[in-house]
Amino acid sequence: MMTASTNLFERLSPFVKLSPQSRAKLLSYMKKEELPKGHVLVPAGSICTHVYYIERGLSRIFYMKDGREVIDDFNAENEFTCSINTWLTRKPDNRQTELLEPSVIWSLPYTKLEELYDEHHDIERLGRHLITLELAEMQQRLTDLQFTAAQERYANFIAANPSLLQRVPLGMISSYLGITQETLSRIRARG
Amino acid sequence: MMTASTNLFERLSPFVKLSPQSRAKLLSYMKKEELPKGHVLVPAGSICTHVYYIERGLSRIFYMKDGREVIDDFNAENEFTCSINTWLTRKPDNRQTELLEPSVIWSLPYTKLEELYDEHHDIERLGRHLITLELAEMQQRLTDLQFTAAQERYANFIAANPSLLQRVPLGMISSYLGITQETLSRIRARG
DNA sequence: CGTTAGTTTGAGAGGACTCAAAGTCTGTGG
DNA sequence: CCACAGACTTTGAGTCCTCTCAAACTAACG
Repeated sequence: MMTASTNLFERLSPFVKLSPQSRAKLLSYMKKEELPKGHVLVPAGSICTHVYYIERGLSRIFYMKDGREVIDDFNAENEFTCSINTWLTRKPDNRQTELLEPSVIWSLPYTKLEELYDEHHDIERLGRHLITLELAEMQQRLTDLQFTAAQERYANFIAANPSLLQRVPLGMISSYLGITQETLSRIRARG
Repeated sequence: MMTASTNLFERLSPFVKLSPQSRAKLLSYMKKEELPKGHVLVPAGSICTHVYYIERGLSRIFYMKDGREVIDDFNAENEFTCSINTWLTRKPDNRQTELLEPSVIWSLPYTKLEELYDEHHDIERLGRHLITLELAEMQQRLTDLQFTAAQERYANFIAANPSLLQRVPLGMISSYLGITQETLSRIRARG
């Protein structure tokens, strides 16, 4: 029973082992929902009010740039999702978070998390560690974008996320990789 | 008196107002040094043991990539410096942090910061906020690198850091901007 | 005044882009 | 079961930006 929350804490445990009280309080604030494909978790131009944990399904974070979609990130099972920028800065952001598949989502309101941060030092620490992880990943993406050829970026992406190749149209993958759909197509033709 | 520490807390205050006890404890662990140009704060391939606050001077963080220097960041007066990656992950990193000018540096050992995190919830919170800020900046750099033309990146850099144009050779600025020295030179010739 | 670090200029190549058009898949209604 | 619409993917042609390698110029300093 409670498989999802078990997964949640397993995912968090490498960083900080929460006290039973903290775990209980955190869980008590989280709400589980089944949501359809296309559901918008965080609309473009809004301030993110919840953070989401994906028990099952897939989401993407994207924004419009000169009339085209630019995909910042995909998130799948046992990952968190939300537009990290508006979440952290509490300012509106044009990134939109939405579901690419029917999903089972656990949500936690920002106001409740603030409360948890105040009351539970260990949860604040966990928050710090999670952001740290995010930062390290982003630094990796930055150097990848600068120095790794598009062909290799694609190969790495597929190796790291084999299932997404089936679950996501290529146009979205190319956008995530920072190249055009046409270029990705040619890369695949060569490879 | 204690101008630097005043500046330090002024810089931190937008994020978290530390209690007097936390401030005192934090300061008691920090050590001020005058260090010469070229001094290496964090050698390449090591694990960062201290974080540094620059009272006066200038540092850079860089690594070698295919026999060339790649500059990740500059840090000047009233900024922190250290290779964020090794600092956060506690793993060796090939980024080196060193001084580009004779500088006045305040250092804080990682072990002491851990202690401060444990004992003072408000310092842990401050740490979380500072990383958050770093993350937001890195996300901006990522989208800049992807969508902003080199010419505009240069213009923005100069607008944001006018003094660095005088203090840093152009080759380092081009490296920071993710372009070659030749390209930067041509951009300047056009502009 | 010569050496070295820093900067500019030149020529040519290659990767990725854009716009345009042609295939290919897939699910739904006839 | 087929045909077609709409979404997705590939292919083609031409352009532009930045890169590399090489060489010349400039400035600063002992």
